[in-house]
Amino acid sequence: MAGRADDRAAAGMLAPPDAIFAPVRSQTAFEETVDRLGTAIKLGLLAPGARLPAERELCTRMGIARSTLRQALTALSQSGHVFATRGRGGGTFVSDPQPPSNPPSELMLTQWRETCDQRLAVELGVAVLAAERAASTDLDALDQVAGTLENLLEDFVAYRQADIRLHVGLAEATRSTSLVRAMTEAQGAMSDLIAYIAHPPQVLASSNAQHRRLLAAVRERDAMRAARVMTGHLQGTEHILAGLLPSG
Amino acid sequence: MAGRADDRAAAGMLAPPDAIFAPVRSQTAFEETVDRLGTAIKLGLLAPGARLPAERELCTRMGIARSTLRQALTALSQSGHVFATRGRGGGTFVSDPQPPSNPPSELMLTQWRETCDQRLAVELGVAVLAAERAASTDLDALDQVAGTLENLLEDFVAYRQADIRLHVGLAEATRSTSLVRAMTEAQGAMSDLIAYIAHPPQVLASSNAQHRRLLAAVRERDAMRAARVMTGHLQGTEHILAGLLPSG
DNA sequence: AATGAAGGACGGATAACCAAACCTTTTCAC
DNA sequence: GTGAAAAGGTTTGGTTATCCGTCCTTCATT
Repeated sequence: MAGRADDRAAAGMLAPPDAIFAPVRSQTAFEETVDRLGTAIKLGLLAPGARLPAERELCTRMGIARSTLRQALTALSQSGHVFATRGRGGGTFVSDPQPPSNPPSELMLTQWRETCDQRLAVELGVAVLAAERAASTDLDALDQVAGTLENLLEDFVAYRQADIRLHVGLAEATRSTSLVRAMTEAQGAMSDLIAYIAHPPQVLASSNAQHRRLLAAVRERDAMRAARVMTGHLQGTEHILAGLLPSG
Repeated sequence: MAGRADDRAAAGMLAPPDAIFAPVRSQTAFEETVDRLGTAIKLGLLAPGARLPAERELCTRMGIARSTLRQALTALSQSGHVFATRGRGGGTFVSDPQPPSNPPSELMLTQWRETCDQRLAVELGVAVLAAERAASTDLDALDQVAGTLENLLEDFVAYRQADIRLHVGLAEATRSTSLVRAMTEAQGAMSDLIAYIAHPPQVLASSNAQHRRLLAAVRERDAMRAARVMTGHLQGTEHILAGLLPSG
């Protein structure tokens, strides 16, 4: 008689994916908040000196209790990412000299490939959808950012921040808030890795050329060309990482 | 004197994305578990009659306490998705006649565009990476699933399940567990929508042709062709939805 | 000097989660 | 048959996250 496995084969089925039973990682509200704000700050999406919304407003916006938000802000304050001033006209501000970023964790180094895969998916989706939907004014702003990038070949920290603005900006042009969030998450996960590899000016120059071609393709609504350029753009980084990190 | 906004403009910066302060939705471990297992069952990744791992093993694998897992299993049992038998040789099994799926929620209907966007990103990433990495044996298995699909033009429920196997199987071929998870999530989010739109056999036939072309492109390691075919494949669904749902 | 807007601090209530032990049912091996 | 083993089912107690509300402190503006 036919066993269960045979039935599956007959129906053209494959074994159930292990991913179903993989660990559930329930981040607490506190952790998620620290992560969200911390990433935004490290990526420069919240610039040094910028003021966060008032606590009483922010906790409603983020759907958490004020005490929980304050735990997160305290953590970010103790790590030197923000500081708070009291009294009227006060608030919580992004610190001006940002604390040095941590070296990539053990876990990052073993799972870097997955991180890149995730990023590839988000960036490809963004490229295609931006080509469908980006408004002309969006692209004007992004062209300006691309222009800024041309002058930053010698300052990698500044370059990287503007680069992030460009990629996140493109995500915003898709008008999909979930893609914006996915993009910031992906960039946040990448940035510890990227910060620790060399980026000589000539690599950045070639990166800039790709940015230009990407924006041109998006402007001409050529989704597939945008996807092709984006793939090449990301593969550059990935090849460098592949040379430096365990093959995982 | 120059204000803060001017400084941002001068640096080629854009306003901070609203997504940073969007609500954090910390799913509890219980909710996430119900979601994970329930989705896998609804998608047919866990076939009717299939046995789940024993509770004591499963809770370790998923990194939760047994009592929490049992809450989830109780919920799934009460909703008719699984049933349990006691004693040695017993266990928790997927019910054979699955309960009817719920109609798409209010929220789904207003945010369906975001759902499609998310899916597009995942599927594009999967298509490109599968073209890079899929093993020949993976593709043989997927070809077989595609073959099964040819015979299911008249039975949409069965068709949809095999379709899901194909897409998830392609994700597995990328060897990226996070993409597999993202794919199952995306398919889960889509399925309530897809179940409620008409799929005449001729639409399914054209879908099959796209599957064949997709697999062929992947086999020839032509990432961009795979991406192009995939985009077209998904746009079919999206256009139908756009005609039926609020423009969101 | 008064007001109002901001951060800061405390205490109790609730629910989620965990850990560990124990009970009950059923099958398999001897 | 009988007992061991493997499964689900139950109970209890403790820890922690989160929420809610209240009050305090600071300080620029009026």
